[in-house]
Amino acid sequence: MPELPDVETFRKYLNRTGLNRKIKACRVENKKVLKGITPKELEKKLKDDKFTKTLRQGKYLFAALKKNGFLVVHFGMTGYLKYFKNGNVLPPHSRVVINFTNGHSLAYSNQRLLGKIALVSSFRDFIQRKNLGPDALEIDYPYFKEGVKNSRSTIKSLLMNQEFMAGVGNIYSDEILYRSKIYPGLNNSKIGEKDTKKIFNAMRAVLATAIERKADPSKLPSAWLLPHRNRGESCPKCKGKIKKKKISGRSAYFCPECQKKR
DNA sequence: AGTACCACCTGACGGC
DNA sequence: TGCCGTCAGGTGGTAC
Repeated sequence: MPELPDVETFRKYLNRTGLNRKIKACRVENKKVLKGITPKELEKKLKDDKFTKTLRQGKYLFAALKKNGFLVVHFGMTGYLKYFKNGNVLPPHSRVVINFTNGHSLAYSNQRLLGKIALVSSFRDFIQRKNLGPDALEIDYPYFKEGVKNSRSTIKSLLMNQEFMAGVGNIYSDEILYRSKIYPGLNNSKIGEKDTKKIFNAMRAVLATAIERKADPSKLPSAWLLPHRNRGESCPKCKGKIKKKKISGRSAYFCPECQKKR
């Protein structure tokens, strides 16, 4: 479920498992996840190098290499990292596997192959090329307020707009709006100062809490929408039925009682 | 500018 | 049981 909190959790996981260890070998199991590099090239570049630090912006993870720039990792809808002991069976849907000299390996798993792995010399250039906005946890309130003011889309669409700010996706945008008691299809031109502030605060709180709980759905507060984000389930607050509706092309879940259209 | 629709992929699920 | 349509947390392109 790779949105900002998930990717931040992967970043910390990579820090614990893969940093400052010599890479013995790399093997590409499915080249569809590679962007702008061939399996041979990637395998050659990673061999004998090591990761020195990690960075994240939005849903992109960057792992700095000592010699060869940055490994860029994007998780799509089904990607994750798994550290395992050599000799064990590969994690399911392993697409790229990195062996360290300590007898362990790190797998990039991705069932649906929608994620991407690349190698770039500058992560700033990469971000610029992608037109990626500042990270959702890095922006300040004036920036957010200005964005709402200048936008004529729905609030859900703005929250998920990676050029405006990076990191919030379909699930967490729903959570942020549920906690703000705002209807996801509300047009930004109808959102006043008070609600703008409420949404901004909810965004920070939701992302911070989710990171704290390692983005594990079973550990998220039961008062949140996320554990009940299914058709037919009840709102934890008013016990009304959660509704599903397509908004700006994505399935939005919300409580019609708590999030009135106004 | 914003939205709708399609594409990229695999796999789970419900209806018949 | 088996087949089929639909849906899923990602991005990116095209057409209105």
